[in-house]
Amino acid sequence: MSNETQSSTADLGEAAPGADGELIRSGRDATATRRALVRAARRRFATDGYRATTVRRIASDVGVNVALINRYFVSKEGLFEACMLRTSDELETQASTPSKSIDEVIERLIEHVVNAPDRDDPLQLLLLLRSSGDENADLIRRRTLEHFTRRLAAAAGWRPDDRESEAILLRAQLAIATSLGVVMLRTSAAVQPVASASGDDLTAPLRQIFGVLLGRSEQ
Amino acid sequence: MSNETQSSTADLGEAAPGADGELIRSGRDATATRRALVRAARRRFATDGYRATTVRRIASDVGVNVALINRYFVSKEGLFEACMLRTSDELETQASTPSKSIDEVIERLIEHVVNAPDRDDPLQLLLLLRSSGDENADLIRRRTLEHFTRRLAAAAGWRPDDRESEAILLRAQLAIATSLGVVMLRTSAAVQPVASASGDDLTAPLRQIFGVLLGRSEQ
DNA sequence: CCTCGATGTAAGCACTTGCTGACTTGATGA
DNA sequence: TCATCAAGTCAGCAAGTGCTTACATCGAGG
Repeated sequence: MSNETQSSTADLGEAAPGADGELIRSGRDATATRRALVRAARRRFATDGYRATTVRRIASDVGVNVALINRYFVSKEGLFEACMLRTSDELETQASTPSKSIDEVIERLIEHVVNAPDRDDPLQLLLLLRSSGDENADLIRRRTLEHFTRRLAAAAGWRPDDRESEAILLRAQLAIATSLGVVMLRTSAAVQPVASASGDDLTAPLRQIFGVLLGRSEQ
Repeated sequence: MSNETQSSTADLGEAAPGADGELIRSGRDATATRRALVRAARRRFATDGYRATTVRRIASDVGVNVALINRYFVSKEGLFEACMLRTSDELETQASTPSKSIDEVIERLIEHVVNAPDRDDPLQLLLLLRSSGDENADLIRRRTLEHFTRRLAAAAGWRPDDRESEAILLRAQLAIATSLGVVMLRTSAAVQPVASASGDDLTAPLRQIFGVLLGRSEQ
């Protein structure tokens, strides 16, 4: 019901959005179409799942011929893997400021969850739940999730090779599981009242959960 | 890797398991095959999703011809709807003891989550996240989840038409979202360390979360 | 024994899906 | 101007999918 077969080549418009304005937009920019394909694919894969997403649909989203997917990414699985890699990279750089307090990290995670249905990026988390059956992509997916877990756990006081703090790792993953569950219920499942809840309503309970799990403010 | 193309007609064996022992098992028992098909389908749908599940696969799981699916359930969507209905019924009767304390309800939910990867029934929760695109089945799915939410919320003190306790409803759904997230991470995503965590390790943090969310012991 | 309805099977149709190879189109430089 | 090559299109194949139709087989009643 949301976006159907329109949009044509529109998505290509913001390729090389003006970084230094050399390539104005010739309509024939390989890297731009590649990026547009990944963007469209990621959205589809995240919301509809791997199998339910067709390459024809992705191509039509971008307004480009299907054959380009095979030209640029070899196969549907190749495109999926590219999506995984890109998502992995983005999550990496987003969380690349290591010296954050646990409170800041929690606030960021909450914002991520709350904004998921509206913005594009937070759907990355959803994508990390999807599996294609491809070994490679699945490895990337799991590694990214585990990396994400360790980052969160580290902010909560977990240190590698410390048997005492091992439980923190598990708790961090429970926090991520909670986030994933909420995002799923809000986007895919469309279940009331979570789906229609305002961000403000969600923030308080989420803060409580994450606080309990990750020991907000030295608790 | 778990169950492949074997099993043949084995699943039919436990049809009419001995309720009153009239129909011994003729090998040609319509209701038994129907039940076996629903059981196999539910497992496939829950773990692999709707689109990735093929009717041929389900039929082969049971050891029966594909055409029977269309004979008994009209279509793949019909079979999916039957799965939803059955799951809805089971969750209904499981929680049909209304006068439970919130602590008991929480313990049950925890047990549900912890046992999900091993047993059959807890995967029902996972199934409730899957969508087929069929209007009817989707309605059942959402209604069941919302019903489940209200039950949990009611145990936590929520009363209909009470604006004050409206937040409890949201918190109950957050608890369900958490459960769903954990089950997903443990079964589908296979992410460490949650996937390999023992039930005991999970119980304590989960109890904490649900306690904070649902006000365990009059908090 | 034979008929008849119910249970199950085999073959295949119509359609989708991922993918391919040959082709066209546009930009660029000698 | 035009040869060249990358960027993109087109038609179609092979496999897979849901589903249907015609047929086989079993159990029971006349």
